[in-house]
Amino acid sequence: MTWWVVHVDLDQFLAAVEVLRRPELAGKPVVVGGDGDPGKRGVVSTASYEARAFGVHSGQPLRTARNRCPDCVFLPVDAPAYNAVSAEVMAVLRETGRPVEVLGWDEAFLGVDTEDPESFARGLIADVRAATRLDSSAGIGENKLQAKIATGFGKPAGVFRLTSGNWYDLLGDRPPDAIWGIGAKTTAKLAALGITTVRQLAGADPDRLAAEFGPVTGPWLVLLGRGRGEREVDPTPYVPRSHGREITFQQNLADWGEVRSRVAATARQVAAEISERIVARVVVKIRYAPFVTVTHGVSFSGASSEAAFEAAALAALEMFEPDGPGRPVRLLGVRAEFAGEAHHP
DNA sequence: TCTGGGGTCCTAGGACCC
DNA sequence: TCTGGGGTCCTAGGACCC
Repeated sequence: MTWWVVHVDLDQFLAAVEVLRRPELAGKPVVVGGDGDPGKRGVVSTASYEARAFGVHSGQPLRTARNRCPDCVFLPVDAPAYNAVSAEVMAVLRETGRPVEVLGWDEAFLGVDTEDPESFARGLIADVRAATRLDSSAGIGENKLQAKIATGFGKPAGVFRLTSGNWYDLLGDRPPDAIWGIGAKTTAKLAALGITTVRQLAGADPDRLAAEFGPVTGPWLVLLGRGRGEREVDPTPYVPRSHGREITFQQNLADWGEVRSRVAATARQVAAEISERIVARVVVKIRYAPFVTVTHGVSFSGASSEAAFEAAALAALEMFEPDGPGRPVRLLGVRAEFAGEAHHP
């Protein structure tokens, strides 16, 4: 028997959930993002395939999406609805009895010992569809990295196997950001070193990249280029390391007193949401116009009452005082970092 | 493309200690 | 006084992901 990692990813998840409960939207270009008003500040969370045909995609400002697709149907993000459907999907995956590692609302890894991972993957897709009427795709790999990237080749509603055997055929000539974990910044930095393809990254000297990216990240990038990754699927329940809230204002805040009262209110909300956890640190984030972000935090111990948490957030806000007041504030956030339970013993 | 909101993990630099 | 060399902890920022 051979150990395989299978990655399952629902197709256009948020849009698909919306179409399920509003069948009249089937076949229409649907965009889910922000509070559903494409005239406001916000970005696209998910665009249906019909909307993508207009050039609308995740992460795009809603106003841009509206310009590209004035006739798209714009809907607000309804997190409770997606949580509920996500739980159904994960329950279906767990019924296989295999380890399931949840990655987000609409993705999971499974580990399976089999000689026919395609049959297993097709079975998963069929089971998810039978239970939820949602389409998904699956990727098969020797590790999580390969499986995750394979799914992209399988979409929509397909299955694809990516292994060390076909890794370079499929990815060797692609830029480094084709790899999960490598983004635009790293790709640009690599290009400055003369590394513009996955094949070149795979052949790069780990010590040279260590000098550029740090002792852990440098060698890790080379391993990514070679398609190496974690093979173990971890089914233990997810324990958040932090919890926070942030708000982008429709109009920048100019009044520091207003900033202070919004920080206090947000802090109380966050405190109410984390009742049981032990908070080690409270961090306040301010994004000034135009898009300059600063954070300050304070250590936290003792009773995590809402009042104490609010006081800690306001103390962190005091650290902005030298240059904070007077600058227009675009976004504010408050985050609680939980006391760690020693990551790996 | 005037750039959300929820997170995670890594790095660099300073403080501090011996 | 022209000035060590580690180690560890804390903090802010950066990069990335969905």
